[in-house]
Amino acid sequence: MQDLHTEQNRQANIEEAIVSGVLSARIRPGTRLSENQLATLFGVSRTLVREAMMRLETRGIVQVSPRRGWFVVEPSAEEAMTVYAARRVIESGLLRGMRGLTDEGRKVLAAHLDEEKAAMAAGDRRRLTCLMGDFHIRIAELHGNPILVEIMRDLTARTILISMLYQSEFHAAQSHRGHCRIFAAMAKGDFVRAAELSIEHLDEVETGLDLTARADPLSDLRLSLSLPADTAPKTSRRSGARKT
Amino acid sequence: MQDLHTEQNRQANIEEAIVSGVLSARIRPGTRLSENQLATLFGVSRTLVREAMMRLETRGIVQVSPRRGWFVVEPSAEEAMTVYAARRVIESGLLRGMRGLTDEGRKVLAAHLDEEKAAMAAGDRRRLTCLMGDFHIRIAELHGNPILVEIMRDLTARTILISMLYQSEFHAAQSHRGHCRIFAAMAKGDFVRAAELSIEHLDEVETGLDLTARADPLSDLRLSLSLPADTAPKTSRRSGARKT
DNA sequence: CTTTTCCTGCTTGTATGCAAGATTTACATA
DNA sequence: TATGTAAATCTTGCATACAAGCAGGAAAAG
Repeated sequence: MQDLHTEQNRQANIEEAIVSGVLSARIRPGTRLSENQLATLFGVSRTLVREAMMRLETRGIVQVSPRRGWFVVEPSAEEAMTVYAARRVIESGLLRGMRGLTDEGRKVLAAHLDEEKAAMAAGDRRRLTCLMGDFHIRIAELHGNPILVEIMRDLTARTILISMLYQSEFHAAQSHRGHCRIFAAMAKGDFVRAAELSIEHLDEVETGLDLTARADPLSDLRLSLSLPADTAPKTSRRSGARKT
Repeated sequence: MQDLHTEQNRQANIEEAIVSGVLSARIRPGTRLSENQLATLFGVSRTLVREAMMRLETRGIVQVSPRRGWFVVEPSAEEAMTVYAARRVIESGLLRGMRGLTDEGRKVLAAHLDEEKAAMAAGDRRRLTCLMGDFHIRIAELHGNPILVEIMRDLTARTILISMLYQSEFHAAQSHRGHCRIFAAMAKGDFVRAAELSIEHLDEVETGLDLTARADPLSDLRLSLSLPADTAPKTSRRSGARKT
């Protein structure tokens, strides 16, 4: 996380630094990404920053508001559902298409689940968020298809942003149990069941979101001032949350 | 294809012009894409061209060879198999997850299959290539998930490049029959069957490829000189499908 | 005739400069 | 005090300039 600009492949480093920041829940949705600041931070000119932003934009992780700035995406409720739907399709297809589980793969998953348990015991929510996403990337890696791994990584990044926006309370235990069930089915070689479980799991997680929370961009402010939900004065300027 | 640079959104136009060129099989794999040429062609500076190339690179459609140039990707045999595997996962997941087929959807697909038949009758291979890919994009569109549509579009682009490299003879009739079978299952509401059929279909198409053809980049040359397959002198440079 | 070396032209890589729009601040005014 | 307006200050958008590396050919050497 420190020597990310090692004079070599600097643009790719900017890109990956931001992705990893999102994947580890260190960068919040709506965060402003100033070209100038990133440029000085990485010791390069705006050009390289710009190119990294372009790439991240096609990956659905950042967004540009013309002449205003670059921002980490803040998925709407609708987009959130789209992301989960896409994940259901891909992950169930992934699991159902699996032939078998190697010993190596079994070890990797078991170790991962242990990590989840440890993080849960430690109550490290950020680490948990990260791990919960990683589980699904691991499965894609097990499948051995680099294209699907890339797709899953980007979808996971968006999922984490979604959970930061809409997840009021963290049902970590429930998610962990879901992962364990999927792993158990895989270990038994029952990939059809594993696929079904993955769909159920994603449904559970999606249901756990409060997708009405951010529908009103003033909700946090209103909440923190304990105002009623209905009286919406025409306060002109936008609150902190960006939206295109 | 002509008024693609209408003074507005010029960078997106460059990107989409190239994607649509690939999707319609008008741009061959390995085609060189000179920043300067594209810049003058679209009446912009290299900067915008470059940004479009960056985006296309993350979409897996072009590739840069450092200080040598940008080229439309030439998927290796291994990459080709990866693309087909990814498509099997996504498309089967897509179909299996479908609830039902609207009358609208039924019409769209039926019309598409008619187009395929017409193109087959006319013997228009380029149009057929395009249509065969489009069928799968249509299915994704029917599912209504924009993320999956985007993914499928990019995978289809790569698939078309693959078929231009490795498809010695075009089993159009076979593919068409496959599409018809998938549609029939969907029309009956049997999406599980449709998913199975899509996997079979993709298997068939992949089997129809000659994935050893381009494994050796000199194969065409060797073949046309009727040299034995084994004596491989270390001639370095790529076979060079250049295009200006 | 073959091999090596150098040189010229062409490619991308990166930084920088300027223009144009958006936002905020300052300020005059009712 | 509230409010509308203008200027100052940010931001990105795009073009251009120059650096650096690769490729191919010409010329020199063997």
